[in-house]
Amino acid sequence: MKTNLEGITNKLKDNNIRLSHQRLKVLEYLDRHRIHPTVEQIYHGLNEEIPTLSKTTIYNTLNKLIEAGLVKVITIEDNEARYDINTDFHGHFKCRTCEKGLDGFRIYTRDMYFSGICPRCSEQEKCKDS
Amino acid sequence: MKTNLEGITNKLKDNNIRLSHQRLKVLEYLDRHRIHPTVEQIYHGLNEEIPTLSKTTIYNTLNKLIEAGLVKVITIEDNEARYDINTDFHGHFKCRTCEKGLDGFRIYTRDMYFSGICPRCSEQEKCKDS
DNA sequence: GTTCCTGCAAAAGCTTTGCAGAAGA
DNA sequence: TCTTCTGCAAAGCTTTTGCAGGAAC
Repeated sequence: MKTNLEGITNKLKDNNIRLSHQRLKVLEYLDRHRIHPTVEQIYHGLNEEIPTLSKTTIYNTLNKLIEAGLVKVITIEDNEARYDINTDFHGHFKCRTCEKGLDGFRIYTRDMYFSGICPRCSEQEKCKDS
Repeated sequence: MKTNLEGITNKLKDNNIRLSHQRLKVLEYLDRHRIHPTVEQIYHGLNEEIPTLSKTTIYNTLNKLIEAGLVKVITIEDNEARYDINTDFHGHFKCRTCEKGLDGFRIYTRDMYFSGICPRCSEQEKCKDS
């Protein structure tokens, strides 16, 4: 379950993303707080350590990481993006009452989301390649 | 697959939601366009028929319907809510290239979302009942 | 007649953009 | 040195709120 931060910094280099102090701290935060934090949560969580850190930088960093495939964005309900450093296949559970939770749920709604390439675009891609 | 609109209007009555012209048209739109439309899409789709319809009313209507459990909200990516009249369990597929699609996907990301009641809240509920 | 709904205008909240100075390579 | 990053201020979007007139029951 633990992500190798060293591995991540290597991936940054591979993607030509410069390793700044701010970016490392955002990554560390995501690694230590596996609760799909919002930008607001990251901002407040890092505020003590880096009082000058701006939300713009957090947004910039997260968007860079998403682009590189190192972070996933989740925006179920609340029109507020949540960020997840774990890009493996896993489920997301949310309690309707306390808004937290993990196991032993009484399930009311179930949603599955798949993203990929549809047959038509797949076909066009093939034509382009050959 | 076809939802009974008469059944829906009955459900509105059951939930003490008044049946206005605007609400019926929004419901009809959702029933006829099973593509998880955005507020923008509903707005433009109904603009010709009801030029005076405001987005506020669409938001009000959708929130009432969500509250009554007749419509589900989906907000994967794009920070823009999408609305679904089909509240049964079903998957959502999205093509990364053309943004459409259904079957024959090459899957890149998979996400499952469950909402319900966690054990602690479940326990507290039991105590309240007895 | 009472209650709830509509829709305009304005506000609120999340996210992006422009840009000048700073930092990384 | 050259490129990229940071962070402030402002703008852009979606969504919500306040409220007066109107419609539903």
